[in-house]
Amino acid sequence: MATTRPTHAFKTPCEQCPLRALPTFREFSRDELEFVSKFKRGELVADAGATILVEGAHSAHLFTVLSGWGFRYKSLEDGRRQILNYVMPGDLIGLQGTIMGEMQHSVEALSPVSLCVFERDKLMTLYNKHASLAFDVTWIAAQEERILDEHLLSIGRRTALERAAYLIAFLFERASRLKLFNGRKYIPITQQHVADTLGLSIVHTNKTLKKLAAKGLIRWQERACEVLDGEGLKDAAGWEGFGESVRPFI
Amino acid sequence: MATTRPTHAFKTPCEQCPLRALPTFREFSRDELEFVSKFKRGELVADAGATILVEGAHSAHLFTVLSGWGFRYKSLEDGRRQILNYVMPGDLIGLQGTIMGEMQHSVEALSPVSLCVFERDKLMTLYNKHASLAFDVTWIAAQEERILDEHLLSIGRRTALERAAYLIAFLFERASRLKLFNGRKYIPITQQHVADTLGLSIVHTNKTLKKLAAKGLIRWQERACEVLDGEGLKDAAGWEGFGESVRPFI
DNA sequence: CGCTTAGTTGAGTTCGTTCAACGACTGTGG
DNA sequence: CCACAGTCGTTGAACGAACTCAACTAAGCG
Repeated sequence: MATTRPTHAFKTPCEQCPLRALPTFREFSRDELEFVSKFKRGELVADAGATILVEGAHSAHLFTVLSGWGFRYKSLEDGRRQILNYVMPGDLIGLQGTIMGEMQHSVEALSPVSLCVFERDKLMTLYNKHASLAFDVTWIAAQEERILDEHLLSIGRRTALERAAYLIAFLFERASRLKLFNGRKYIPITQQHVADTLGLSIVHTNKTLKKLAAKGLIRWQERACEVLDGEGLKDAAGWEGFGESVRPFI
Repeated sequence: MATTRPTHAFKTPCEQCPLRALPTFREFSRDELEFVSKFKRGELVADAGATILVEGAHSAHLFTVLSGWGFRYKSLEDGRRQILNYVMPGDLIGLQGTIMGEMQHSVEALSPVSLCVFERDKLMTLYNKHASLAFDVTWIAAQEERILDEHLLSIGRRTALERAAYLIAFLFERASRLKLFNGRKYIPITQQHVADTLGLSIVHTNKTLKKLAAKGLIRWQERACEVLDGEGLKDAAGWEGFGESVRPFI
């Protein structure tokens, strides 16, 4: 059974956080690092398939993803599901619940996920004591907004083939920046996930992905999507990619 | 010609801001009010149809809508346009440009719009001196994210009829809270706007709206959508509406 | 008075859906 | 160890939703 559970066993010290080493993330001052370190309550591990946060919950926690892949989604009463975005290391989750009281979406793990846990109540002291970090939280929220804008454009106005290419190019670019690929470039999603992200049926998603495969852009293997030509996907989607920019994280 | 222009003639003092009187907005402390008042640079007026912000611009300003209706959108190279969300009084616009350097979407006025103008550079002092206001900015960003989530669910998974009903119910609910309707409940959009929001063609949008009209939920008149039955629209969309919640604004 | 914009309607086509059946693979219990 | 169920991916056929093309009305404006 897929579950989430706390790991008291091992707690990565923020000073040695593996994410900080990546060039995508901005440098922290000693002061900031110290605060974040105290802000952190513990760690949590979720199996692939486990639900990390549930729509409607009043979560007392705020998380940062340390490792693994997941996704955010919403559903209609009759079960139709829409994936809103994917979460990867460095992403903040549960902010909506923290700021507005109730989660309006759910979060599920795609692979084993480990998370840093922060105390919701202490967020206000972050705002009071560390304006620079408060600014970072806003930056992250604005960035998420930007991604949702792009997804909305994609679902609303791109064709099925363009949409599929955009989605995979998008995931590939994000994951590449985070150096998530060791050898082969596998994105750990099923075609059902792709369908629920693009707003298409599984059958048509399958046929669309086959077209991308026929063009030599991707290959579907071992329940994952292997990216063969990231640039080709961006071309097929008519997508520029995100600019450079160093991003903050908590 | 539709233009935007500064009005030095008349500057509404923040203390007498007509929006603060509305119950939707949270109360401000004397301190906060004083700061916002100094933060404000002036006012700007845009005609209906004028472009307020343009994709790709490095805007030096941040705005709050004082009155009027507008919308945010993105386009693909070949001209396909997607409306992302609508802006109404109390909404902050240009935050993306302020925080991340470059606007990734454009904003256009639907009706005459008046805006409060803030200096981009002073945003950091807001974070330094007024944590409560900084928190509000994040709140606003998180709220926008929430709305985009709902739109994504709508475009991705609702049928054309449900989507149309959702959109109008959504606009109606927001406008009602802001007491934007005096007599008749007119939403100042064309069917082209509806089409570009829902990701449909104009022809099909027209046929879909006719169905809503046949059900007695709306009426299309004088280049605007008159809402006849807001609750009926929510039912038709399978949409709950947003909860209560008092919102902040700058 | 013509020109433009917004809305309407019909006909034919394309894109995406549902239904259905099947193969490959995984995990589980007998 | 095998039988069986469950998930994932694949494919064909028939249907339906949404699109394009096209023609036309009504209103607003110079």
